[in-house]
Formats: sequence, C-alpha cells, structure tokens
Amino acid sequence: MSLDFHKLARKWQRRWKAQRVFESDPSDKPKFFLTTPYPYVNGLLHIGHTYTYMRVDAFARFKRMRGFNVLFPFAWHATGSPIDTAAKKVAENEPGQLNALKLMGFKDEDLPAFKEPLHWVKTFSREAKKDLMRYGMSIDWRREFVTTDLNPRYSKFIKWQFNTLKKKGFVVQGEHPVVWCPKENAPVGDHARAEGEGETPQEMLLVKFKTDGHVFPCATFRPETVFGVTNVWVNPDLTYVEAVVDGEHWMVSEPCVRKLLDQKHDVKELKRRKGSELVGAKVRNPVTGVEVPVLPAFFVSADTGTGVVMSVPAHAPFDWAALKELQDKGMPDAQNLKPVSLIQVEGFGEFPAVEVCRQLSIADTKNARLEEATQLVYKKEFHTGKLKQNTGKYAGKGVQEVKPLLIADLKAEKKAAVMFELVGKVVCRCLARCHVKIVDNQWFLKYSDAQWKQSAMKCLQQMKLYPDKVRGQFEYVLDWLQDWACTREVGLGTNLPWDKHWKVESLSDSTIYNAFYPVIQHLKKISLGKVNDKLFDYVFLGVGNPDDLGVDHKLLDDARREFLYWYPVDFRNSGKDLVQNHLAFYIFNHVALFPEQLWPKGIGVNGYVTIGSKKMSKSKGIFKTLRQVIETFSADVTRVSILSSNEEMNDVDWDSEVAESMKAKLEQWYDFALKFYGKNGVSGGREIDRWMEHQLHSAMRDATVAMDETLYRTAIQRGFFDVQRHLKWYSRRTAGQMSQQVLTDLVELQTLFLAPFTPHVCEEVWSKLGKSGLIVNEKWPLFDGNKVNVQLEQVEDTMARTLDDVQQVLKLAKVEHPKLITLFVAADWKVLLCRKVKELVVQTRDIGQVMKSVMVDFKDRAQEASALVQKFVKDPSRIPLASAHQEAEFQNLVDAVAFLKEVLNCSVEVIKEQDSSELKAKQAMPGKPAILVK
RNA sequence: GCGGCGGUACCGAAGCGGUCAAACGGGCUGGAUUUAGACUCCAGCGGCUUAGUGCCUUCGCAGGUUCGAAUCCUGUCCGCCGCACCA
Repeated sequence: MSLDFHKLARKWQRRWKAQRVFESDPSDKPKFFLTTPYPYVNGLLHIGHTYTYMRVDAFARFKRMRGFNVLFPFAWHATGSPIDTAAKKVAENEPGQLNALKLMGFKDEDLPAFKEPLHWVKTFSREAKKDLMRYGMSIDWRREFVTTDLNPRYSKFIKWQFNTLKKKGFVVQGEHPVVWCPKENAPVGDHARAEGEGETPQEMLLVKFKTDGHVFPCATFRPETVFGVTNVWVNPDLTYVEAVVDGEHWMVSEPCVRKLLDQKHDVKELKRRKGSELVGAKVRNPVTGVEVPVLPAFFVSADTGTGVVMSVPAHAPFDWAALKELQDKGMPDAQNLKPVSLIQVEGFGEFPAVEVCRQLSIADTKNARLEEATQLVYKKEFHTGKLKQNTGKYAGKGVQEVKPLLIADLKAEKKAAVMFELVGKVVCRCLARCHVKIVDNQWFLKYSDAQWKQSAMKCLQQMKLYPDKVRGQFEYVLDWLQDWACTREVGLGTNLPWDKHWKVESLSDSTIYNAFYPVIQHLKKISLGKVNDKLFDYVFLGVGNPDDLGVDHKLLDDARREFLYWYPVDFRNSGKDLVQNHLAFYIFNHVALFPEQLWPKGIGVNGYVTIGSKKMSKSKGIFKTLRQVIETFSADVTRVSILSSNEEMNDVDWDSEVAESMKAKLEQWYDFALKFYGKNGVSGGREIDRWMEHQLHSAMRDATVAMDETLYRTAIQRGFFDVQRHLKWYSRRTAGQMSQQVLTDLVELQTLFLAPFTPHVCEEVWSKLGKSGLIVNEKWPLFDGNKVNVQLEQVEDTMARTLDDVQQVLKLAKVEHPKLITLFVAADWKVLLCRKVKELVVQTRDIGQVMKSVMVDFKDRAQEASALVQKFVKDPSRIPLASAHQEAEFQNLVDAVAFLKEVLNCSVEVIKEQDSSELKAKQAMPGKPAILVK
C-alpha cells in the first residue's frame, strides 16, 4: 500500500494549527527555549537552511515530549545591502537579477514589484513561512517579526541596545582600512567582488628615499631589506605625480594619489612627470645614509604601492633580474652596482636571490617563474633568516623578530610612512578596481576589550555545546575577534540613535534579538510612542520605575515576567559558518547587556548540506529549494532522510536514493504498526520475548541519550533501524508467533520515538492506534531499565551464531538434506574455567602461575582443563565471551528447537555435554555448542 | 602562514587497547517471491583455505609502545572549513 505522505502532512498541520499546540505561553512547567538564526529574506529557502532548522525542530519536539514547555519562535532578517542592491538592479532591469527571480518561479508581470525592497521582504518571508509550515516546523508563529525600520518596534529595540552598549563604553569611534569601491563609494566584502576574493588590506611601508627636494617613497613589504638597497626603481613608461603629501614633495604613480587621499593623507598635486625623467636621480637611503641611483624597471606597476620601489638584488629575484638586464645592456649607472647581502639564511650562500634565479634559469624580468622565486626566497628568509652584521642594532636577530621593531623605529623616526595595499587585484561587481580606504568616524563594537573578552569566555565555559568539539574553535574566535565595524552607510536597517547618518550593520543588529521573542506580543499592545529605552530597561533589566513609563503596569509586568520566564536561550543552533561571526557576537553582546543568569546556555553547530555528496552551488545547478524536496518526497521523508544522514559537524548529504529507500521503510513501518498493534499476538513470556523487549528498551535508552545531545543519526539508528532489524529476527525466530504484549509495547514506543522526526505519519499512526490525544503532547518513550538484560543478548547471540555455524557446517560437509542435527551445550565447569582464566590473565601472563591457581578447582578434569588454560593464556582473545550458565544456554536452545527445525528442515536435538558419549560433544564451548550432523 | 575538524571496505559512516575482516545506512551480486517490475525475504560483497577452522593482507603513510593496536605515542603526507567589516 502506498501512503500519501503529503495528505497526512496537510491533515496534521491543520490540526496542530487549530489546536495551537505550538503557541507557548509561560506556565508552571520547566521551559526550554530554542532559536535559530533567522534567514535573510532575499530568496526561497533551500535545503541548506532547512537542515539547521530541522535540528531545532526535532529538538523542540523531543524536549516537548520530555515534559518541557517549549518555545521555538522564528523571524526574518532584512538588514543590510543585498536586498537593497537587488531591488535597485530590478529597477535598472539588470538581466541577471531578473533572471534569478524568474528561476524562482516569478512571472514577467510579477517582476516590476521587486523594484521595492519592501516587496522582497514581504514576498520571501511569506513564501518561507509557507515552506516551513509545510515542513511541519513546530514554530510559535505569533512571535514572527522582521528587522529594520520596517518594524519600528524592532528598531527601537536595536536603538536601546546600542545606547546601552555605548553607555557601557563598548561602542567606540575610530578609523580602519577597508577594501573600497571608488565607484559605489562603499566597502566591498568578499561576496561582492568580481575578482580578488580573500584579499585584505595589508600594511605596506613607504620608506622615504630622498633627493634634496623630493621624497621617493619606496613601497615595500620587506622593510628589513633596506640595508641592502643598491638602487631605486621607477617605471620609465608611467606617469608620476609630484605632489605635496603631508608637507613633503613626493613622487608617486598616478593611481597612488587617490589611495593616499583615501588613506587620510593630505595631498596636493603639483605636476606630472614621465617616469623616464626621474631616472638618473640620486637618492639617499634613510637608514644607511648611502646614496643610490634611480634606475628604470618595467616590472614596476602603477597599481601597487607608489610606483617607486627599492631594489635589493641580493634578496629579491625581481631586483636581481632587472639589475642584470641593465648591466647587460650596458647602462652606465648600473655597472658598478653589486648586490649587498644582509640576511644569513640556511641552505643559501651570500645572495639567495641570485642563487635561486640561477636554479630556476631566470635571466630577465619577463620570466614567468620570478613570482615563484620571490616566494621561495621570501618564505625561507622570513622563517629562518638572521640579520647580518651590516644591519646595526638588528644584527644577529631573526627576520621575523626584527620586522616589527624596524617598522616601529622607521615610523617613529618619520623615515617611513604607512600605506594599506591589496596584494592581489580586487575588482568590484560593478567592475571598478578597488583599493584600500581608511574609513573615518566608523563606529565599532569593542570586541577587543579585555574585560569583555573575559566575560565572553566565561559564558562559553559555562555553556553546553552540541557537539563539544566546536569549543576549540569558539575559544579561538573569541580571542581573535577585534573591534567590529558595526555601522554602514548603505542598505536597509536601523539608524544609529546618536548619529543618524549611520545604520546599524546587519550582523550587529542580530545579536540579542532572541530577547525580542518573549516580549513582542506585549510590545504590540503598547503604542509606539511609549516604546523607548526606559521601557526596555525595565522589561529586560528590571531597572527604573514603571510609573515613569506611562504604560499600563500589567502590560509591563506581563512582558517582564514572560521575558524572565523564557530567558536565557537554552539552545541556539546554526551552521558552522556562523561560529566566527554571528555566534561569537551573540555571546559577546549577551554578556555585555544581561546579567549572568540570562546568558546563553547552549549552542548547537552543524555542518552543511551537500547534494549527492557535492557542495551546493547555484551556478553549477547543484541546488534544491526546500519546496522542491518537500514536493517530491514529502515533509516526513525529507526530515528523517536528512537527519539520519549524519551528525555532529559533518556535512549531511541529500541523496534521493536514500530518501526513496527511507520512504519505503516508513511505509512498511506504518503498515506493520497498524497491522500488529493489539492483535495477532500470543501471550509471550518466552526467553525470546524477553530478548525482544531487551533490544527494544536498550535501543530506547541509547536513543534517548543520543537525543539529548542532538545526535540524531545515532538516535535513528538505535531507535529505528536497529529495532526494525531485531524485530525481523524476532518474527522469524517465533515463526510469526510474536507476543501481543511485546508488539504493543514496541509499536507504541517506536511511534513515540519517531514523532520528532516524522511527526505527521506518527500522528496518523497514533490516532489509528486509538489514542485520543495528539502525539506531540505525549511523553517521550520511557524505557524500562528492568527489561534491559545483556545476558539475554548473549544467549540469543549464541543461538544465532549456532544457526550460522550449522549452516556453515552443512555447506562444508556438503550435506544437503540432513536427518538429524545434534547440538551439545558446554558443561558448566567450562564456563567457570573461562571466567577464572579471564580474571587471572589480566594480572599475569605466566602460564605456570595461571595454571596453578586454576587447577585447584579443576583437579578432576586436569587434562582437558590444562589444555584450555594453555590455549587461553597464549591468546586471551580466544576466551569465549559468553558467561551464561549451561542451563540458560541449554534452555534457550531447547526453546529454539522448533525454529531451528523449520529453518534447517530436519530434526534437531539439544543435549548437555556431560550427558553424551559422542566425541564431538567435548568440543562444546560456552557460547559455542558443538555440532554433529547426520 | 595561523586556527579548527578530519583521513576506516564501492560510497556515507560507527568503532577509540583484546568480543575487529570492522556496526548501521546506501549501493552491488546471487537466490526466493512476482506476469514483469517495484516492494519484501534469504545468502553474500579483502584473499586463500576448512565439518563450524586456520592463515595471510587491510583502517592515509612510516616508525614506536604493548603479550596484543583501526584504537596509545612520534614523525610525515593529504583533504575540508574559517581567517572578518558581511549574509
């Protein structure tokens, strides 16, 4: 029979909604508050989102069944620039953007509306909500909200948060370098680049080589090599600008002027000069005082640094190659220049650059391997190099150590300036070339603050992490986080309360919004004008006098009480990508704003979703929206397939084959449950019934432990796959004569167990079993510890292995139609001997000693016993595991005779070893009956 | 480079000192059932052997500790993720 999972889903979702089962209000029960980062509403939800949400949902349902009053709320994130940008692109009819919308299923006539950012927010939050409801999420939708000033109450909440942080000194103003697009006039993050992902501003030093009137600022990442400068390079083909920079006359390339301006230098252009005009000048090394010539080099780029470079042929392959070129051409100024060595490095002689060029056969500046040579020399020198005698006070120290000292000295002596530069080319999506700008008056959250860090660390230490192995990552991140630029000039959001030209940046307005869920329903009843900082102070912190707020006291107290009831958050789950930003901020901002008892209690982190083991990628077509998978496989099948795929921080895989198989298994389980519940059974009480009970209850025990840790794969394996497998065996073993009691127990427990994973089909089964209430409100399966008995497992294992062995023997002996099979059960003395040897062997491996203490008890069968002892001491792994007494083993085999007869299709007899004169009988070992086939 | 997590059979993955040729799921092979498929059931999926046994090879690679190692130690190689101004 094929089940209509979709129909079931709709049916039970309607009931849940009608009965408001997920609408949670404070009560006397202990609470459990779960959240997950709200999605950014610029598109449809995909299966990546949903794995994360599903983990929360399964946990919410589990905790509900464990007797907690559970709250799982949800909201929408609209802060930031992507929606804004996308809306603008629609307004400009940008084809790529229009196409993206069409791919999501929107028709041509739908598109114009997307010119409005608000339309994006409304559309995608509505669609996402539909999807999540169809997915069976146990969300309390009454608390839904959206961020930004589209939601004035939320904006007021953010303003309160920032005002409070500022009062505590955690919001500070400053400047910092960013990758900047000069066309869009905005910072360009990694995701918004056409080229240059991963490039970050690097500090370059501009070492001031001077003529009498002019400064040649040589841009370098290796200032320590200043001791080995033989000359300065300029590119004769470039145009240089002579400009007054911070009061000095500098020579720099054209593009450099804009960079200097953007990096807070005072720049006045005087005139432009061809690079070739500069060649031949003499400049003085500010550190050594040596005068060196300015020479031409075509490898010098206008876009990097200043277009002026110092030449260190001993340690820089480019410089050596360029110098050699000039010398070969016979340039007079270059003739007498010799490399000056200043770094001693293992494995190289005096001039590493010269050596490497020779090794790689580099003879000129056009050689493609120059970059490689540079890296080679640089890495080696940086890590193992020591400065030579000609470096004055730095002599004898390592390069790594000297570098920061030298930089500090040069800066202090004004012999060098600083410039931020991008090592690789960065191009904005708008196709403009980016450079580094120092943004002024930027507001920061001061995550570098030592005290603040300490509190955050304390919070982390007290927190439960799912799984705990992320702890190391969190510790690293909390320590590493520096001040975070928390304001933006563009995009949607909330204005910074004290400086309206800034908006609160999108990650920074999302750190403590969990606190908004408990109070939102109360806030809605308060007129907007009354919602202010004082009100939040009272509701969240209990500070201030409610009389001053002009609001009905009952409303205030309800809000305060509800906040205190739900807070802190017990479990917040997200993908592992948010550890280094959102989740870290979440910790920081909580500890800054709330008293310790309201700090977060638990964070869950999970891996990504792959599709057919491949990383999701829209452009490669490896992508599925949530609605696609639900439509194909239904909510229940999707849920259990993904959750059973993997756990901890491993990626889970969406595999249609697995989903297909899961669907079949669920159908089978459904049929089984309805068919066997409360009927068809026998009275039971046999060993095998107890065995099945043992398997069931120990599985439930393990599954419960796993659920508490959100280890869903383990839970599903124990609670579902293992139990199904054992059930199959049980059915075979009893020839279908299963105990009614056992079956009833099993169906109930398993239905309850599956409810967090496949809630719809479980509701259906539950109701068909004749239960009156909804399964969501039922108690989680309580396993009965009395029914767990490992002995039963051993005995049954013996039985199963015996069957295997008999079949094996039949095959090997080539007996197709046996008449009689006799099983001999090992005598009790063997059981005792095994136990004894097992104990002894841990203490000593001396055969004599073991023998001595064992033989005391086995004098009457010295020969057999000593043979066994010898064998066991030699290889303790051969000591049989089974420790059941002969009687138990015997009884179970006798019980199984009917079954064995049926399977083997011949007579079967079971005899105790000591009751037989057959030679074979002596081979019997505990847990391993001897077998005789006739 | 820095930090985190990993490398186990065809794939995913469990195991974390003896019960390990290695759970479980997918896949595959053979057989039963079936009009045929799907589903289901049984047997099997390192090699050679064998009255249920024994031996060899295998848990990234190389060493070591131990009576005994997939599991502990050391070294080494490889993969994935993050390294920020932002969803």
